[in-house]
Amino acid sequence: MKLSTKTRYGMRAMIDLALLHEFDEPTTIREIARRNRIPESFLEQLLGKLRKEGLVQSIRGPQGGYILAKEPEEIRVSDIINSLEGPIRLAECIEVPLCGEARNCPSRVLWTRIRDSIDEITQTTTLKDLISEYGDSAERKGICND
Amino acid sequence: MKLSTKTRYGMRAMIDLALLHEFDEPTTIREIARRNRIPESFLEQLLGKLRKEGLVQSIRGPQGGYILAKEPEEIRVSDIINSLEGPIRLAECIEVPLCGEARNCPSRVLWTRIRDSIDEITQTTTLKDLISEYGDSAERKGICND
DNA sequence: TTGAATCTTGACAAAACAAGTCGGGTATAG
DNA sequence: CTATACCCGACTTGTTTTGTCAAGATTCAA
Repeated sequence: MKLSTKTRYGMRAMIDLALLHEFDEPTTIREIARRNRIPESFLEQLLGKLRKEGLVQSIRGPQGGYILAKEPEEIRVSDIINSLEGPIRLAECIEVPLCGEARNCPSRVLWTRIRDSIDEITQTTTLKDLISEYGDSAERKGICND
Repeated sequence: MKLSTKTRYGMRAMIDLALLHEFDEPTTIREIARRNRIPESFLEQLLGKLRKEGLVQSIRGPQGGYILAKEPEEIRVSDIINSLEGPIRLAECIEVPLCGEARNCPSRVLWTRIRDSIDEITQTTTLKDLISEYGDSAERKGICND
């Protein structure tokens, strides 16, 4: 069970935008891609999805780029994940029960419990939370792929 | 983010064995496969891994088959998942930090929190827990793929 | 008005992975 | 000895993920 790079890249890009949010001017795809070591044309796709979900706003033309469409505290991690890869579906039968009367089939209970605990975290954590825990951006040096 | 069928099938097979555990006689791959709608030769692979991790025991020859190698309360869900697809690695950098000084890189904190919460569940839930919550096996009728 | 910067879109390609199959082994009860 | 059952690794197939590309649309500024 692992995260797709879509999600990892997308989260990095969103955090990047959140850190720049106070300056209130757009950043280009190229810059985001360079800073976060994401292939430019791949990032393009991800930002497209994030825009369609209303999480980022794009500005075309020279001096254009992307900015967050809302305040960091209004963007939940679950919003980002949902935009990029749809809702988490650990197993079919949690979402679309085929099970008939076996309403407590043992594994289903388990998968549900796991999914709920993931949801709990992603739905209560916002971009704001992530960047404030992070501390001031002067510390931002190392190389991380996630 | 979804579970592989390896994990879903494997869990079903283990629950199956746990339900039969009281009878104390082996069940064949073929029977487990039929009862749980798992391709026989695929299940073979899974049971091989589970055996190598000491979760099930195999008995060769006629009247042979598989039984749990321990009591259901001694087998944790995390043991099963680990045998079948290795430890959960949401993101590289949680396990093998490359991040240098960026020790609190924002997404890493998040992924770690999610992983820990999954671990908490899988490490504290045993096969016993799953089958007792399940109630008596007379109710076991519906068709579920997970 | 023109051109450069920038986002937009969809089609495509390559690589990785998951799921499933198969054939030929080995052990063992009867 | 033979039928039953596990054992193991190689192989195939299909899907998903990851990434690339080219042509188009919008906007700023000279």
